[in-house]
Order: sequence, then C-alpha cells, then structure tokens
Amino acid sequence: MTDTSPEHPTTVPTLADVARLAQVSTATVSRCLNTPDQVVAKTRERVLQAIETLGYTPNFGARALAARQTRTVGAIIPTMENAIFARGIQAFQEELRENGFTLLVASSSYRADVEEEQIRTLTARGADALLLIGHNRNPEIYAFLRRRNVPALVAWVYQPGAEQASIGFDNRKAMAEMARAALTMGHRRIGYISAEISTNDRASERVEGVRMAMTEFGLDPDRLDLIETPYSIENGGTALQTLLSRAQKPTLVICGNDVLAAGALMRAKQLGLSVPGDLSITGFDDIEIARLTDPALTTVHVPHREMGRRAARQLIGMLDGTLAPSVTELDTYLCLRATLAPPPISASAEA
Amino acid sequence: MTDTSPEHPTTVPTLADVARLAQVSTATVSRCLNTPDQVVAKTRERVLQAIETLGYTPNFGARALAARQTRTVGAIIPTMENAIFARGIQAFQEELRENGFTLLVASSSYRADVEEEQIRTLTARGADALLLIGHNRNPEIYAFLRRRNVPALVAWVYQPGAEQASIGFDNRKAMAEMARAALTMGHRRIGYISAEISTNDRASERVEGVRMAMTEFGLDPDRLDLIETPYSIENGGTALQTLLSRAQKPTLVICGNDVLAAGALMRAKQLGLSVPGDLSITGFDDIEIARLTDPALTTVHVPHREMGRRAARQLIGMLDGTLAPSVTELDTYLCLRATLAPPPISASAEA
DNA sequence: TTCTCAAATGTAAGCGCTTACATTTTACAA
DNA sequence: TTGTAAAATGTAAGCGCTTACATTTGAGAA
Repeated sequence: MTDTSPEHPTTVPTLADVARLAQVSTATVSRCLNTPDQVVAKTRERVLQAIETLGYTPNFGARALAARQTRTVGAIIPTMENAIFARGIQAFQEELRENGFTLLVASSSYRADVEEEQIRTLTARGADALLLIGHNRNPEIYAFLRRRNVPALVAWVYQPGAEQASIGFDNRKAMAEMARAALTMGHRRIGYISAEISTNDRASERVEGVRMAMTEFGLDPDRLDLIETPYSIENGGTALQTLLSRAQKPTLVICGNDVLAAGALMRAKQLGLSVPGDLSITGFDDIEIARLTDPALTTVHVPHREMGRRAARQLIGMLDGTLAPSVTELDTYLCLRATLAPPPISASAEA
Repeated sequence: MTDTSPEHPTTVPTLADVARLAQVSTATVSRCLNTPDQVVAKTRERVLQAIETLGYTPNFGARALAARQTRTVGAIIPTMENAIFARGIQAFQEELRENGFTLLVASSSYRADVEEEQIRTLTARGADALLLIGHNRNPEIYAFLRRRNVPALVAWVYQPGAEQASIGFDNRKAMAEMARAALTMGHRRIGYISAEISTNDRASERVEGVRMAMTEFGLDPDRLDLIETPYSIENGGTALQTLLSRAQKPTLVICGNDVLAAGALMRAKQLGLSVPGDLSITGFDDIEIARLTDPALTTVHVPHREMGRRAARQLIGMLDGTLAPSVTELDTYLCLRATLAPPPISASAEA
C-alpha cells in the first residue's frame, strides 16, 4: 500500500519523495542541497518548494554513508561539571561552526576506559577529526585513529618534542612561575591541592612546576604537602581543612585549578582565616569565578579562547590537507590579584 | 588494486571484511553483534576474533540506516555555561545509559531559532527521542516531530493541562512560596533579578509567582522592581547594583536562579552591605554554589536528579510503547539557609 | 539408519543518500 | 539554420549495515 497524498503522509519524506514531487531526479535534489549553483534557478526553486511542502530533512546517516564524510568533529573532555573547559570548547565550537563543521562533545569523567569508548563512539558516528585533552593515553588509540584516517589534536598541554599534534601551554612552566613568585615573597611551607596526578598530565606537570621552583630556591621538593582530590568546590574546601590540620601549617596553598581554589578560599574564610593575611591561596585557569571571589583570586591566566579557536583551525587544516600536524605552544601569564601576599611575620620567623 | 594483507590495511574494515576473515556471511557477523545468542558459540568466537584482529568498529550511520533506529536520544538545553542543567542532564544521561541509550546534548543559547535548528540536526542524526526544556516554542515543531515519529518530552516545567508530555515542577508555585516566606517576615520593597522573560517560561512563571504572593499580601504587583539579564554571576552583581541605585532601595532581592543570586550576594558584600542584615537575597535551583556562598543562600530546592532520571524513563517508555505520554509534577521545597531574614528595623518603619 | 524440526547460517533486498558518468538541453557562433 | 561546447540534468552504482526469507545443519525420535 503506497501513500502518496501529501496531506496525511505516513512515512518520513526522503530525497526520492522530493524528487518525485519536483519532477526531477534525485541527483538534482541532492545538488540543490550540496552544490546549489550547479542547478539552474528555476529548477532549484521548484525543488526547494517541494522540500518545503514535504518538510523534508536529509538523513544524516545516509549522507555520511554516501559521502564518506560528515563535517563533524568530536571533542572528548574530562568533565563538563565545572567550567574549566567551557570557554575553550565554546571557542572551538564557534570556529568550527564558522567553517561549516558541527561539534559533538563527550566527556570521559577523567577515566581512560571511558575516553577510549567515547573515541570509538565518536568515530563510529563519523567524526572526521577529534580533539583530545592531555597527552597520556594508550598509544594504540593513535594507531586506531590513524587507521581510520581521523586526525587528532591534543589540547591543553604543551610538551616539547611531543609525538602527537598538539596545541596548548606548558603547565609545568606556568605553575613554576607562580611558585617562584610565592617563594620570592618568602613562603616556605607550601600545601598543594591537586587533581589526581597519575592519570592527568596537566595536574602532574603543574605539581612538577612547583617542585622545580622549590628546588631552585634550595628547598626539598618532597616537603611539598600534596593532596589529590577531584576538581570541585567542595573538595577544595575539604582538602584545605586537611592541610590546615597538619603540625606545620602551610602559609600558602597552591591549587591545581580555580575551582579547588575557590573552595579552599571559602573554607578558609569560614574558618576565620584572613586571606591573604593569614594564608595565601592561588588558583590556575583564570575562569570567571576567579575574578568574583572575595578577595579576587591570584591565578594563572590560560588563553582558553585562543586555544579553542586555533585548535579548530589546526584540525580543519589537517582535514583538508592544508596544514601539517604541528606542536604549538601558547603563552600563559601570572594573574596577580589579591589572594597571594607575603606570609605573616610569625610564620616566616618560625621557618 | 585490492589490499588483503591485514598487516597494512589501507581502508577501514567493514562488516564484509570481518565476514570474509571469519568465513561466515555478513548476516552472521551482524547477529554476533546484535543478537549474539542466535549464533553458536564456536562461530561467535571466530567472528569476535576476526573483529579483534581487524580492529573493526561498526559504522553508526549505516547501522541507523538499515535498522531505522539508533538508541540515541537528544537533549537541547538553553545553556551549558553555568551548572543549572548539569545535574539534571547528568542523571538523565545515567539512566539512559543504563538502558543502552546514548545521549546527544546540544545547546540553544536561549534562542528559539537555534533550538529549532538543533532539533532538526538531532533528528537528522537519528535521535529516537528528544528532551526539551520549557514549553514555549513554535507548535509546528511538535507537528514536525510527530511526523517523524520522534517522541518529545518537555522538562523543567509543570503547567496543569499542558498539551505536551512533560515532567517538571510548578515554577510559579515554587517561587510564590519563597515570596510568601519573605513577605511574612515583613519585606515590602522587593527587587527581582530575572532572566529574559519573553522567551523563557521558567523565568516568567517565577516572576508571576512573586506577583501572585504580593497580591495575596495586599501589595501592588506592579511595584515589583524587575530587572532582566542573562544568567551569569557577573550580571547578577551588575543588576544588584542597579537595584540599589533606586530611590527606594529594596530590602529583599529575589533572584531567578542561584547563579544570579551568587553574583548579587558577592556584589552586596563588596559594597559593604551585610547580608541578610541590611539586605536579603534569595536564589532558585539549589545548585552546589548555593551551599558554598557565605552566608549560604536561601533558595528553592529543585529535584534535578529525580527529574533527569524520570525524564529518561518516561522517554524510553514512550519509545517502546509501554508508557503513554503524560504530564508529571515534581515537588520543590524551600531551602531556608542564611541569606533571608526580616528587613532591618529602619526599613520596615519607612515602609 | 532415517526422519523431523528447530537451530544455525546464508542470500539478497533494501535503508536514503552522493557522485561518476552518460545524456540532454541551452546559448551562441558560424 | 546548423554545429559546438558548456551547462543542466538524469542514470545507476554503490556506501556499510540489518533482516525477511530461504537453505542447510544437526540433535534426537522413531
């Protein structure tokens, strides 16, 4: 039983339906959609009209199957729960969109196995290219992607001599700069609140940056009081409390990012400490929240938007063959606001 | 030139490649993947082995095309920039995942045209069902979705007698309750910081709730001092400052959500006001930030997680025909924390 | 051993699109 | 008018999968 009455259609309209209604071949309809100036205005209008009356929308899967490309790129970020990646991904998406690409975002919850699954899912869905965060993952994944001709770009990190194409900043160098500023002010007892280090190279590099600076200042890097905890405001507060319960209280708590720092700062104030009078606290990322805490957070500014836009451009270039894979370093800078100051006199005397 | 050496494959492996290597038909390979117990163990192992050595991954588009379903559902939320929808969507996703569904999220930036485009995109990509936020949109969209057999569920709102299947809470009632609490304490000069009302029914309903309560208390609802501004911490601060510049300063600022409230609270403190001593501030949503401000925010608790999970179940039920579309109301409750208190004596005397 | 029938597997027809190639139309020069 | 080439359109072969239906296999009954 065929149903041809446009009034009460029972199935979803297809290209063929449009072609029939417009009295052209399916090829012409397809061209109207993809290369409109290959079809003469009169025909085109007729086709567009038919599309309109039928309420036709092309089937993405079929199109991808036939065209062998989707103009879609995938991004797998560790988390969507806090705003760490929001701005960068937003910019990434904007630049993609301006170039006719669609972004598909997935999150891995900082888990390698989930990331791997998401990579498979996104390539199965036809992602033409992939944006990944950080370096450390199973090298087989790159082989898999190469096999499928899916270019990948690693973001949020810069490591000299990296194998993979990447765009980002030197996390170690950036945090070292912060640590040097603090050490110069006289801080010697330092606490550090970090994300889990073993699976997160941004986090581990930042810690290493502090250790590096400590060594430069003649301090034993093992004396860094390190706590690892997932990024969240709440966890920042809890970790701060732990650090403050040590026999030797820190005069400075460096946080792996602004979210942790915001939590630590709030908790410190709730505990009656004056920041930075009694205790200095620093963050990393310079997200919105950093400017809005009271006092405003001293942090490391990361060029999220630039990173996102340039990542998109790089990936598009790799896709159409105009750009070779490359390793790009972006600059960060210290953002000295109000939560970092010299340690209290009493404390520096003790040290 | 055909390349059959598995060492240096030049194309991505397909079902047919697997079938060839395992010496079975493509149908059998397909069954191994989709209905494994329809194929005898020995064959299955051989096929799985072939899949492994070839590194085969099924092509999603082709599968969707042939099977006419994707086990994918789409959600279009107004924004990803703040955490308003994060928890609810997270729960939605979890429940979907447990049932073998994948979630695709898109954001509309609170723009009707973008939302419409996203709806088309997601259905083109084969979403089997859709989650939408709030009621007000072009009714043609529902016709479009019906035509395509894509069930849709509206969330975050409850309106008695709604046409569309929905799950959510009564925004008006919830906010009215908050307003009554404040009015009972003696507040008479009320400022309100809202999202844009014309395009956002959650926002407008909440405002109406306050107006309703004012009327109940014999106040002229038009005296509500209303400012509309996009949800962001920064904007909350700016709006607060505007409200404070009025001839008649408010003793209470009700905010349309916690993000605005957090911004307003911070700004108030920076301006040297004591909250709630000099000024009361309230939020809506009860997201993480509400418990972490100082003082903690008085707000309306929304059952985000429950809403997300139940939305998923409802949609899955509609998809497999076991559940009829329905309109579900969820309960909210007042979360009295520390930013709401009676107005200062001086103020109530003036009123 | 032969027969029966369920279980396992195979065959092949699409799903809705793009695109190489073939054909027709059109515009313009001769 | 005719010829020519470019422009417009059509034809049809897949893209990689699922699945209805056909065929083969094998276990157990007779």
